[in-house]
Amino acid sequence: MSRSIAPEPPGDLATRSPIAGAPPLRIHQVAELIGLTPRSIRYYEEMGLLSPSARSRGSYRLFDQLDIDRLRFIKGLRDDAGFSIAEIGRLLEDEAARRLAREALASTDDPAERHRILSGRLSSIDDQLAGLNEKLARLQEMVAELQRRRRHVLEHLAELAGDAVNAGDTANDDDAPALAGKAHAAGSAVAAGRGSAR
Amino acid sequence: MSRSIAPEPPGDLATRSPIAGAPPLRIHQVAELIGLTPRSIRYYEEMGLLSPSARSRGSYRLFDQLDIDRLRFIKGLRDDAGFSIAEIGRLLEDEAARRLAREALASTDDPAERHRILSGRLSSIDDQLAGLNEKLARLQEMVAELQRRRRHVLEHLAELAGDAVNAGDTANDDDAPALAGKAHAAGSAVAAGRGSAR
DNA sequence: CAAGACCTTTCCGTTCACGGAAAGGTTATA
DNA sequence: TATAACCTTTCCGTGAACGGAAAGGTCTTG
Repeated sequence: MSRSIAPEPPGDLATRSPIAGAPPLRIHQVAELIGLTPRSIRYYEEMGLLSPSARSRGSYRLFDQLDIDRLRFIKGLRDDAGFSIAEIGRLLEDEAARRLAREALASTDDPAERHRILSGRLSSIDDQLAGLNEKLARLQEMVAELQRRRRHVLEHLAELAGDAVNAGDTANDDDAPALAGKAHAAGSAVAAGRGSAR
Repeated sequence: MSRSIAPEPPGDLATRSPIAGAPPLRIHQVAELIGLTPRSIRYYEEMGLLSPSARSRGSYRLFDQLDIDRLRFIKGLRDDAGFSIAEIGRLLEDEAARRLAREALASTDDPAERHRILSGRLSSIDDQLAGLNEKLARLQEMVAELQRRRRHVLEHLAELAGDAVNAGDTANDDDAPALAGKAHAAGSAVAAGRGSAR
């Protein structure tokens, strides 16, 4: 990381400067900022998850704040929620569809039409919520299980500390149900580098 | 699905029957039961996520309840939490390590040793919790955002229903901040089949 | 204006997580 | 015992998500 973050952002502003809120960044800068590679960003664009935002005269990609937010969102969905790029694409499309619906809504007064549009948005949202809630529930279950064990271990430690002062024990075997079934000795093909996930 | 679920589980019980709690299943049966393919199950075994449990005389894989639980767990982690097979492998290894630690704990009375073991278990658990909680937080954030929007839409609908009886409106444009940045018209390379995820 | 650091597209390579065919063995049933 | 329906291993193929080199263009600084 770091080398000097490049000489200076190019003062191109060819297309139209966004009131100079912040100069647009080039792909490498964005990549470093967010924690992606330029290659990934180009790939996401190729897959339709981003629009080119803007290009300099020399056709360099230029990213504004909204592009960056969008990329952060994509990375979050990928890393934290484990969505595939295609799934993220669908989520973003649904997003866009709802945005369109919002505009359509603003341009009609017909109650029936308005109702139709709102119902569509509702079920789109509900679909996404259903999917997310499933993941969420599973994850919460796992966290709860781990927390139970954590408490269990802490109790043991407390008990141990008490014994140190006290002496005399009740050497009880312990329990704790396994998260998955059975233990197995295999494992190794997968054991390699703890550390960088993915 | 379904064709007759095969003639009958083979009454092999070569190695040792588990008190006949339930007859072990063959790979196809397990696959159908859990919603995996035989190929995936063999792959997971190859990657060290399962031990062969048992084999019939003809070297058919036989799966008992604990194997099935383990496979369910693996599938849950894969589908719901979005973990890679390697990550799941690591989780299961940590699991196994803690199991060993529990046994080691039962076989020593040395308080220092016991403390060392328990501390190890604790930090292993904490590591996993940290990772999971990160995912969890992100997911909760998304769910919360979607729920806010859902409420928003519901309010609109209620308002609409009110107007139907009432007539006379305040035609307010609406807001709602975007989940990700900007809208873009592209999208298509990714648009294909809503439905079967993965 | 020359150098250096970045950028572009194109294309081929790689890893993961399997899918699927081939060649052959096993098990329950008719 | 013969057949059907499983199973085995081995190996090659595939789609997703990039990595990386090649060949060339662009921007900024000295």
